[in-house]
Amino acid sequence: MELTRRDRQRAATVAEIKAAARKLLVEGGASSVGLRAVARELGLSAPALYRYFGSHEDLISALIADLYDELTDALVALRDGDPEADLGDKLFLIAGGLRDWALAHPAEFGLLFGAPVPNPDADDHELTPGHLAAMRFAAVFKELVAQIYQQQPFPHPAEDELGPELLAQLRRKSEFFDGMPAGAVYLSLTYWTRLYGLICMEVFGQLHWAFEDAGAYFQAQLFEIGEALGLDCPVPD
Amino acid sequence: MELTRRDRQRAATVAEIKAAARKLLVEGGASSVGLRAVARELGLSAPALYRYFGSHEDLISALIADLYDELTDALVALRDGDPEADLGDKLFLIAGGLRDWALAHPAEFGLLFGAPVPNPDADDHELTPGHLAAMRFAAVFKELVAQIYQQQPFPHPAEDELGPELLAQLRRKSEFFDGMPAGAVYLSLTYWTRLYGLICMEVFGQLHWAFEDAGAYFQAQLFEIGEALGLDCPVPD
DNA sequence: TCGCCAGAGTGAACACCGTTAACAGTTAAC
DNA sequence: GTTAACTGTTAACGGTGTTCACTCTGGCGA
Repeated sequence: MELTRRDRQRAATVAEIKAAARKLLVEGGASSVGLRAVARELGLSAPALYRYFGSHEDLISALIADLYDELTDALVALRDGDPEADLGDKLFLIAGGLRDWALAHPAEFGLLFGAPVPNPDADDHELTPGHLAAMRFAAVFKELVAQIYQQQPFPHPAEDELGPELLAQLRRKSEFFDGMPAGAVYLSLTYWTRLYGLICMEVFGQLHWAFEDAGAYFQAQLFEIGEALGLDCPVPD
Repeated sequence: MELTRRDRQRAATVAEIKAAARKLLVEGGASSVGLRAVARELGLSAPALYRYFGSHEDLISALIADLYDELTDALVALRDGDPEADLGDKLFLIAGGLRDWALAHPAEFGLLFGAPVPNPDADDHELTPGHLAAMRFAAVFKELVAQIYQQQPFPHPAEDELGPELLAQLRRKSEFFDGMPAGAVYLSLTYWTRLYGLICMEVFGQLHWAFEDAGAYFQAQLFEIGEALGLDCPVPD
């Protein structure tokens, strides 16, 4: 018990600030969540927020981390919700869940996945909480794909089909994918790449010149990339 | 000859302004290209720019249109550069060219493709010059795919494999694709979706946790999606 | 219980931003 | 040659993130 009364008050205020920031984000997009606007939202002066966050960017980073955690929790709940579902069903579930969350929270999704990610391998790398939360999020998909492969290895390209340079980079990621062979890692990354690209395009409006409702297209694509992982069609509604 | 001296001066100034805006864009990202900063760049006061652009947003829109045109010109030059190349080669050429341009001009690419596109079907639709330039850009890919199909129709999903809702939306886009059948339209959109998503992910850094150099992965994916259009592997270097 | 100090909050100020208004000089047109 | 349009200016308004100096108060150790 090291939580003094003031610590609890402080934590509550931090939560209030992030809640206000999110409200502004939802209502007016990323550009609307300003330091002064947040302060105004809870009847404080702008400099007061500097007691809780070092800068405006820090506030946004904390909000991003929170949103990643919320999204991750939602997907985990979806994954563990139906005990009847097999691993393939679970993958379809969370893929659709990711799309649903993105469409239901476009502003939040834009904040998480729309902004360019600074290269952490560069010399100025500092692992923000947002990076860590993003890794927890990505791990949900990674673990599921790895489990699927472990349970029923899907056919994958042979190593000599991949080309030496690609092969070397895939091998380096093999242990991250629980020791899957390079060809299987390639298919896993293809799955993620296509799913991510598809959802980003839909949410960011890059698809509504072609589809007024991209849901059917999404399902078809999901089935396509699921097939590559040896999964059956889920529910062709 | 209705170009008075002042008209030419004015056009030159407009070009200067956009050049300065682009310089700032390249040097410091989208957030660095401000009205005052642009004015400072060419020794003007900020309100002077309002003689040439109605607002800051108008300036950005004009810059976007210019960049689309530049990109389109580059791809067209690539397409028409090698008279020996067949249509398939040309498609690989401009796909790689798009990636190269994106990697060489990440800030410009982010401005063109990173920002959410407002739905033009909504009631507040106003066709900006940027929209028109984007359509000219997209037409380069569309025409090439349509020509490829016309020359050598690639195998495509039958209509009953697509599902009724997806089929209806694809049919509506058939005439835009020079009367291609729905299944072929589906494959064309898949091509574009995957290419676009892939490049966005690489440029926006969403891929460098997996690949330090995504070039080999890009080539492999490009071959994959080219195969679906009945094309041979270009140059497996 | 007293004293003290860290924590929380304030208003003023700085430098920037997009934008508007009122004004002056130049240039083209009638 | 007069006039009107065009191009530019400075001043100002309201907005932003941020820092500084200041006050007040709650919780801790002596």
